[in-house]
Amino acid sequence: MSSSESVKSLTELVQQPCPAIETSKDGKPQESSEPPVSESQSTTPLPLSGQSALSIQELVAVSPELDTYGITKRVKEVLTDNNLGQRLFGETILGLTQGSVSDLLARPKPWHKLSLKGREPFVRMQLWLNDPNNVEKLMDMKRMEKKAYMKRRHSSVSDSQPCEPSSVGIDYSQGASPQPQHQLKKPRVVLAPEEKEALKRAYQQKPYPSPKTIEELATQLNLKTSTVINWFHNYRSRIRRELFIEEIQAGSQSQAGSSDSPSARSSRAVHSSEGDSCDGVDTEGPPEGKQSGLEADEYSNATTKSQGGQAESAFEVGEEVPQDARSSEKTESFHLGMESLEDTDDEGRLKAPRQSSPPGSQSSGETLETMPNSATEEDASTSAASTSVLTGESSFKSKESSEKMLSVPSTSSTLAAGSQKANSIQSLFSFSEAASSKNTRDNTLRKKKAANLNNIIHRLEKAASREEPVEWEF
DNA sequence: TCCAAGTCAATATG
DNA sequence: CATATTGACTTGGA
Repeated sequence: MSSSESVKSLTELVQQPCPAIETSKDGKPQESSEPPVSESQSTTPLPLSGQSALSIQELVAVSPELDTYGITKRVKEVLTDNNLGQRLFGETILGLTQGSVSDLLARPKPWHKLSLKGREPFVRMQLWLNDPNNVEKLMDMKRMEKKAYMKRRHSSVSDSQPCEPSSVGIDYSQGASPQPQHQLKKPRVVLAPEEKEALKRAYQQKPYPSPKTIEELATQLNLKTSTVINWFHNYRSRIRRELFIEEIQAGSQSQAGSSDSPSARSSRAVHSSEGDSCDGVDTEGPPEGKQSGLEADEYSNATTKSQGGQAESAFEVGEEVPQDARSSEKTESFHLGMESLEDTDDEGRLKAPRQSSPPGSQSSGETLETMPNSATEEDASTSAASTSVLTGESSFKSKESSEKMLSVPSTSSTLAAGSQKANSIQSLFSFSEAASSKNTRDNTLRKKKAANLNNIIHRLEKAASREEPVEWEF
């Protein structure tokens, strides 16, 4: 196998900020992203005759694999070093809102897992990094913005002519009638901590709940069905993302040093599936950990501790994940311990102080673990299902290995490769952070993996019914 | 239809 | 002020 690196030429493309032809179809006030200045002098390569420039999308299509993690890392550096905000950067360079930028920078997905659309921002970032005047331009924008802002408030002694007058004084005198006319603000649902906990618990038992289950959850939690559905979609996808970043970080530390030794072969064993912590290797068993009193872990949560029941509920995180066959039973109805909160009445404020353990209330404490089910009829046992689940195989696409080259620790910026045009992409992404990845093996990881496994299982089952040689890549 | 991926935009936090 | 989080919406695939 030889990996060819012919990508080089593409690189050059990536470096040119061409005036995009943007096909902005939306009528938003959106600005065209790139500033009109597309200098890009460079001695230009582009042997292509006639072609003017490629649109970003075309660029994305031909772009070689980029190191998303490295890119975001550099972007963050440049931004903070120069006091440039995400909002400005996002709106000006990427055409995204602040929240999206934050998310992207904090949790970049690996290139090969991104869709064409998802790659676009990374290509733009790379382009921006290659632009020698990037910072300067952004600074200018910032100044202009500020100026405009100042001017605005100055001119009008007391604010005025905002674009959107009106609609300010919301008189909600009689809140009862839902006026059909104007839709009000739409109050953005905010799930209470208990609700999230309950949902997470449900997720661990069933990442892909049936419509029926969803209904039940919605009813029990007193939420809209769509909210529950959305929550599951979001949660699944966010968990997946977490796994990606772990994958990236874990993968990066491989080589040490000096020798070039590109080999990576061993890696396969490592990150491949992982889904299993099986492997035996595992070391450290005892999860004690206990880092700080509170778990910050988002996506995991306490999880069930199974103490008693058979059912197998979810896997325990504390221990090694059983990799055998864990079946996903189909308990259709379980009920979380939330009854308490459904008092309804409309009132909704059940604020829960985090981790309060009011003496006496059965609810909270129990809620956490529990193996609910039972309760009423319906023996859940029923199906054992256990279809033999995969073995630990890991199918991986061998394909490109993506090994990074060693890196330069140089802190600063810029790389400037400036002078040379030689930049091959590789140089662009040159360093893959060597940064060290600490060990992240907390049980957090395990929990996530466990959840992911569940997810995988679900997909496998689904696929099983349709026979298809799917290529999974967990 | 369901799902995943990408975003937005309101809110939370710092 | 900035950045981080997150419910909901949009798109595109099957």
